[in-house]
Amino acid sequence: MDPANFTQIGPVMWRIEPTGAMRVPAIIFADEELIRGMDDRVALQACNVATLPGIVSASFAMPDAHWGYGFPIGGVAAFDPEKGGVVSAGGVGFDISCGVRTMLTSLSVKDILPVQEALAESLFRQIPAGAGSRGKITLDDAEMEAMLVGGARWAVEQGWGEERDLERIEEGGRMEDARPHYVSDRAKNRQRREMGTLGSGNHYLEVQAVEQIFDEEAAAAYGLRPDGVVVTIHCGSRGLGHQIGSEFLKEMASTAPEAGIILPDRELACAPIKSELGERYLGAMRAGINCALANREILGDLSRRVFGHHFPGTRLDLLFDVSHNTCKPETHEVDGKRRELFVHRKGATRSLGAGNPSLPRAFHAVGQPVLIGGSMGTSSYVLAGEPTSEEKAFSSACHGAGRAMSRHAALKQWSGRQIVDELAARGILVRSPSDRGVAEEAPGAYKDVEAVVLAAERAGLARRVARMRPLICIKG
DNA sequence: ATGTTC
Repeated sequence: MDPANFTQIGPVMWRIEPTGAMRVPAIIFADEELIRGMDDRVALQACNVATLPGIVSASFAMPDAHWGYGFPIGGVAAFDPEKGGVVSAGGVGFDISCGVRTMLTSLSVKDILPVQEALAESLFRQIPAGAGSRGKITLDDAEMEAMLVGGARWAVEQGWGEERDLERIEEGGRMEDARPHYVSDRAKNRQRREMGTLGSGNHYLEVQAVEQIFDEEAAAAYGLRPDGVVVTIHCGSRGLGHQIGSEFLKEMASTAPEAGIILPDRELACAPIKSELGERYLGAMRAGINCALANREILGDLSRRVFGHHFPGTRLDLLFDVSHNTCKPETHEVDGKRRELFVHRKGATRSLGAGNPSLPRAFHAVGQPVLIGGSMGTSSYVLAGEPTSEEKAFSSACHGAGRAMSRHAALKQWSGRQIVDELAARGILVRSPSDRGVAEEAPGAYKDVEAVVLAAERAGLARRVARMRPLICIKG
């Protein structure tokens, strides 16, 4: 995109004034080079979101934003249910509650290196990865219902996790007001054997080394130390979330006209929050969130078992588990008034600053861990939420490096084998069932994660705490 | 993202 198309309103903040059907401005957080690297469709999609009924303040794009389905990935938008505000299936995305968790080990890099190869093989064997991957767990109807209501709490009750994990998961590990009876049988059937599986695309499990600390106080509060080893898992609600998204998108697209909603793009299909369809989607989507929370909890448990085998007595303590694709009711202050809004974050995370009452005690003084997944060959970051993120973007921040290149373009440029070999030469072991998937996820297909996190920091969304480099990557 | 076109 050409920065000349926008009004620069801060060092890393650009504004598009409302024109045509836009109800509010669009705001993009990025430096000039990130803007230049973004597809024109990022601004187009952010402007399309700004036309939706009941949108409050602005339609936002984070520094990692790229072209997505309807909403940009890296998009944030809040809607007021009392002002005709909508909920959009495309705005949440097909992978409902896709997210990241990072777990702390007491190990150092020198402990991993002698067993790196064996550990990679064990993780690859024990963590089902890839499209259509199935796990050892099969859920009957009653268990499905309990999982969709209970989320990670259900997983812990079943023995696939630890009680102490729950306070380190958004919503305490369980999204309230989930309505499994609004989830179709087809969605449930797709998920019956997919609990504890990684899936494909950008999903992964990584063993990472902490390489640099930027904020000593926050790093200490988070339990991150130089040369320490952490495990990060990125995945979502698998077939269930996808099926919910597909079904409601279709229904929302066909009923939007009768709800009086004019869609600039069919992919923005939505329904009023205060409507029968809106309520039904929200109930089903919350069940989808619980599926993702349970899935990540089980994957964490599988990881603990593998680490326990290689390093008897070692613990994996959950640092934090945060979702990237959600629509949640939240209280925000807008022009001095507190309002109950529904915030869509699509490829964006919550980023609560120090002092926020909904933070776990351990994070009260430093802010929420904001987990930034890089690409396979590059750094990942842990940031800390900044109080200024509230006024900037409804307490949100970026979620990853963000794609710079389409999957198709990446496939033309790289082979999976070549990427695996190149990374192995740099001490990064990649294991994946799909060469094609590895090529699509080539590090070169992503933006410069350093530039993305620096832009988020300069924008006052979150500040850098620690940088990690990958040692092992199990890629879906 | 996705039993990658029910």
